[in-house]
Amino acid sequence: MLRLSKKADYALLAMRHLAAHADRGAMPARELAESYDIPAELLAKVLQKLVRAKLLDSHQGIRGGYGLSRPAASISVADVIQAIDGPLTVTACSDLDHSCDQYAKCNIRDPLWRIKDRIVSALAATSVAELATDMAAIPPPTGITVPVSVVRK
Amino acid sequence: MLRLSKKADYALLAMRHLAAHADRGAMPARELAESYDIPAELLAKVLQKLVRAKLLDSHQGIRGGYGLSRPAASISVADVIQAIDGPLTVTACSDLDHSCDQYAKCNIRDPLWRIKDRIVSALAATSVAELATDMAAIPPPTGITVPVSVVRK
DNA sequence: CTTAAAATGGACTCGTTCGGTCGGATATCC
DNA sequence: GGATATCCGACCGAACGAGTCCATTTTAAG
Repeated sequence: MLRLSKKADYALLAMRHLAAHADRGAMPARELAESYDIPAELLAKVLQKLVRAKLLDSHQGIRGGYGLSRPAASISVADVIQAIDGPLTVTACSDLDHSCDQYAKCNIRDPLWRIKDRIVSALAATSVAELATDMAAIPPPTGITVPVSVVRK
Repeated sequence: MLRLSKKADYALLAMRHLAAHADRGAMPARELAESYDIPAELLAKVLQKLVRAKLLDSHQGIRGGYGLSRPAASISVADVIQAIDGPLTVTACSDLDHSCDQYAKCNIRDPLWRIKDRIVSALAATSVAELATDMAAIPPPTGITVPVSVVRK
């Protein structure tokens, strides 16, 4: 299914929200959670991970909260997902981790890794800023949508 | 983490194997399972799904087994994965299925769906035949260029 | 200085899903 | 008719993800 985790969803939602309301100061987790009906405690954990990944700045205390650590345009969807779920892997094994019963006899590793790289590219090509502005496509110059063409930046 | 299921792995392994040995006749599940140390019963179920998805032909009886239903070049990795895990979705919700607590307030749906389409394209761009020949890059079909470099390491 | 509002962090529960198993039915060839 | 296959549904157990609870620390406000 290749579905992304709910935590990653929440992270993207939050990042988008913070990007859209960057003008206002720090935004508390509570407020974020209420905006999207997300369990506050859980969102808090997600936000903490984003802080540790340097994507957010936090500031505690009575009027504390979270804010983007850098311009939304410089943060990609891939950054956010990897901050939450760790390095993005399509296969159980990776360059480093050979822990898979079939590793020795596996012959589809390389092509799958290439596919993984293309997925990462797709995720890296969309920035949080684009999530915020959204509202329908940035139309791909050529008419057709098929290939993974990345023209941006 | 966007990892694909083990069943999907097994399916791809099997498809590749069948593509590589298409010359020989029907290949029993048992033989396939032993080749890759996959639990036979489990692989059997995977193969059955592939049959139902019309990607394989099966033939029971004493010299029965499985074989590709059409040329390996015409079967994509996306076909195989979707046959096993169902329609590929990155988000909990889809065009049809709005079952997600945040659906109403969700504002990242559209961009994520676009990303999903690009992932599907990436999976659709690789055929089972390419898995079988593999051994480093197959130059992308004429015209379209794969944008982001896959060169690494 | 006190207090309240916030982030931080760990440990824990709970439910679902996934990987895997079992048993039996059906088809085909010798 | 028997051996070897696919086929199919039901089942189980462990792992993982989502969510909860609680205790601590930090910081601004009053």
